[in-house]
Amino acid sequence: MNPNGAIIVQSNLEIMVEVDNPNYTTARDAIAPFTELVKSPEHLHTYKISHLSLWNAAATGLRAPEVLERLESQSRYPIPPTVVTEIEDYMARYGLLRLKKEDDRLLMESDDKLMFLEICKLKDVEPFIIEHIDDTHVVVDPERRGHLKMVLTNAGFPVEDLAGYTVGDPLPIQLRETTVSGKPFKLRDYQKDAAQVFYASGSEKGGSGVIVLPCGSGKTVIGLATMALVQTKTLILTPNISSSRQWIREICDKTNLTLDQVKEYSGEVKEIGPVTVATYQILTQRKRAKKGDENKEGKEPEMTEEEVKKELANFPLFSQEKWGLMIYDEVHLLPAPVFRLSTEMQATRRLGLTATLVREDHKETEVFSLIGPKKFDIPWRILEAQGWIATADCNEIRIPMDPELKMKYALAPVRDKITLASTNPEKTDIVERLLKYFSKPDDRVLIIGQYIDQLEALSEDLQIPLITGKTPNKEREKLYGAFRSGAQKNLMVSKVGNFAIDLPDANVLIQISGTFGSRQEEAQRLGRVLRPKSDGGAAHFYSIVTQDSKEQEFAMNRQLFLTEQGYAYKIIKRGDWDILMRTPEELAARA
DNA sequence: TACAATGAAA
DNA sequence: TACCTTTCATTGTA
Repeated sequence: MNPNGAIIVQSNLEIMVEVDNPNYTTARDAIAPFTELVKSPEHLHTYKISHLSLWNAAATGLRAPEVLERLESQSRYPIPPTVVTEIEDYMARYGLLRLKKEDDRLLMESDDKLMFLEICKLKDVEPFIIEHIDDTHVVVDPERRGHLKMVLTNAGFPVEDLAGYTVGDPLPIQLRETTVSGKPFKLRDYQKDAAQVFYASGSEKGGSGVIVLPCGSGKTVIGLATMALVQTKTLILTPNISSSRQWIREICDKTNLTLDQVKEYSGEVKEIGPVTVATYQILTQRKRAKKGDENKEGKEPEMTEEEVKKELANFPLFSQEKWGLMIYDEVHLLPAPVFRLSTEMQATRRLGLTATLVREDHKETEVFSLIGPKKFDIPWRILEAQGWIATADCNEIRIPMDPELKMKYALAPVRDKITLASTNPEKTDIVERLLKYFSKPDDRVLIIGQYIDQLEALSEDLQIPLITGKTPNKEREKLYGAFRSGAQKNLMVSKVGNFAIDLPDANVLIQISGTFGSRQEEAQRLGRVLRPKSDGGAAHFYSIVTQDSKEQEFAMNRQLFLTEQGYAYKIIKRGDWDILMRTPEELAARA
């Protein structure tokens, strides 16, 4: 207990954190590894301890006594006994059950006889058991390893998978010390650590899992480092073709592999090599097409496990090469059907890479069971302190509705309210002020929004070019070029900004509207401006929302992830604008 | 054979 | 919540 502590632990497993407390930062950093942020209004943030957050923490090596010690040292009041029990109980469950391979049989074992018996009797678990050996060992169906892991996690008893992997075909891979493009190349310490943790954990600790790192921190490089450790034929899955090509470029640039060994498998090109980069879509597409062929009449949405397996065996991507490692890029975007495939791929080592484990579809459990637990993460602010990503300030500008809009808003059906609030025309004025404020020669401002109409209108008003999904590639490249060179200092983008990896860096990002509470979107967007600036300058992020509207609620949810990473949102209301929005010249004149 | 245009799905 | 973008396969066109 600590009378000056910043946190209060409640018996429903929620933790309140006082933002204005001098110990706020210490407290937040202490609890972040085993909690999730659920609410972050101005003064009091709410975190939650969930089963999954405890298990993920346990998987990174954190133990219950230390978790309790951290809570104890930051907490204003005694920790409720139920919370202590819950933490001890659930953290102990990770590793209680283990999967092992013995003489080609898949064994499930535990040291706790009673608990083991109870688990084996569970209705969902029983069908997987082939043979009882003794009180602490059973033989389970090796063909359904993934399925079993899912069931166990859902039942509250995650199993630690120590059954190892089928060895893929070997492939010698070395990282270069000088890239093909002639630059010196060396792994950063955290990149080396991340790859090591993943690989070393391969020997005794499962060897599959997820590495969580911010955008722009070199996740691809960690993938390469892992490949160099595992030395095997590798299948890399990415969310779109341009990141596929980015991977191929990086591999050829930074390893000894050459273009004839690294192939793309997508809707456009279907080639397979010792290292193959494929899109998630191509996997789901394949399934659907086949499914349609097989039963044209009666609809049968779920394929049986045998069918999935047969599918896989006939799929060139899996029949032609023996993969020893699969890398899931941006694992938070993994489409649901690919989980089914991953269920069948439990014998292959799997590495997930992501900037945020949060999925808006609540499939975190699937990622945990089927790809693996979190193996490594590092808070954004630490990379910021080490200079690997730019420092950033996040601001939320709240603007009122004019009376006319207020009336319209009040009368509109619920589902139109968010659009009305998001497209509040008063936003134009704020954007204009911000643009004036950030008009130094080195400033590059990106404006990003969700509604094409709104963007088009603003683009017209302020005479700023706009890139949307239907902008042809030629045009895009031209605009990117102008933006990079400084001929065009401001640029507007629609949702393409979330995906386009070739979008040049900027130091200011203005968000005029965003998706319903998508945390990962906000994180992705901030990532746009986080590349370190050559002059060491800070990045600025402004989110403009309409005050007292649904949009404000959504904005709050969007901000959760970044708040969790230690970014404080400054809230700017009318009245503060005049001070904050003056041009640098005006400010200088005042001083 | 290569390519646009189109539509469905996520 | 509704909207937007992307991907892939199919069909049509040169």
